[in-house]
Amino acid sequence: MWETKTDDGFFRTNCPVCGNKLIGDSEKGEQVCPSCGFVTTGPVDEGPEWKAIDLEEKSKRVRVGSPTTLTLHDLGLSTDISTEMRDSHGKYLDPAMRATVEKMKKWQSRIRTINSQERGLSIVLSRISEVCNNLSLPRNVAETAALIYRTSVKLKVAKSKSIMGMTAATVYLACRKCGVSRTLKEVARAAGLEKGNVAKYFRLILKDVEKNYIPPPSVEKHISKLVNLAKIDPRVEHLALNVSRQTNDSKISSGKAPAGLAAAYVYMSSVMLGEHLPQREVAEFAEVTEVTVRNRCRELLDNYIIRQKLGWKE
DNA sequence: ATGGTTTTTACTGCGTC
DNA sequence: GACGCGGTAAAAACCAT
Repeated sequence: MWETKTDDGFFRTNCPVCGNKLIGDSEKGEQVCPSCGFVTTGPVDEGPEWKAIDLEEKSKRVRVGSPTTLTLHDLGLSTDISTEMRDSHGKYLDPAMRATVEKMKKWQSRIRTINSQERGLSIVLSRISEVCNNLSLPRNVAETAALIYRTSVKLKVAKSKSIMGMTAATVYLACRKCGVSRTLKEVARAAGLEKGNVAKYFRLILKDVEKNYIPPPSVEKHISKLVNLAKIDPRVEHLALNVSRQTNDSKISSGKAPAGLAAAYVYMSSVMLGEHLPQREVAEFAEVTEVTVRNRCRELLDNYIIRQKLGWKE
């Protein structure tokens, strides 16, 4: 039972079999039902992972950015001035004091209108945090997403745009900027949106906010992610990365979905190392079809002679 | 909108356990 | 027979123009 997400893209908190609350094992990232033994692999510990064993983990560990959090819109401070014109002892205020208090109230209401803009900001920022948690993304991605959103507000790009659309698009862009491999599809799913919808907002932001092009995650990132997700032997990852570096030909990769290529490398490496994962499984985790995996494998074998000490057909 | 490219869907056949 | 694998044709999705 690998699939941990429900149809709407969120992780379960209750057992789908008997309905009891799942107990998390933060070490393995699994959740277990105490009464029926149902096991799922949802993210339990959202904190930073300090065991860096591959590319993705390494990039997650990068600590950059400002020390204060950008994902909170203010410090949570707000005070109201009473409508009753009395002082703290209950005595009525004299006319002069009354006038100054009136002035203060006026100012506060002006400030309040700024707060209503801020309120919109805070909603999106909390959504960003939610979506990042759903995707078990590191803190710096959420911070980056928050920064992107703040600047798009400043540039009036976020004006009258769907909250979730902007959220998903900023998170996706943040992933690309931080070098964390998450597909548009995955982000859209976590936000409960259609892929095409998110793409629209993403293009918008790319056009007006983040003008320099950020390349999508490399095949190597995809390999790392795939190995991580499917809990494959790190040796397979090592070999897959090796082979991919030696064959990263434009002939092989141009126009091809990097996830499919990554799946092919991982599959081939697993065969070479005697692990022999089923195509089906690799394809599933890479979110491509077996056909695509096969096609990439065939192209690789047509163009390269891939050898391994332990013996592999040529 | 369109046309070319890639991916998916659906199906078939083969060998093995 | 079920399973994993390899292939193909056609539909669907994607992308640049």
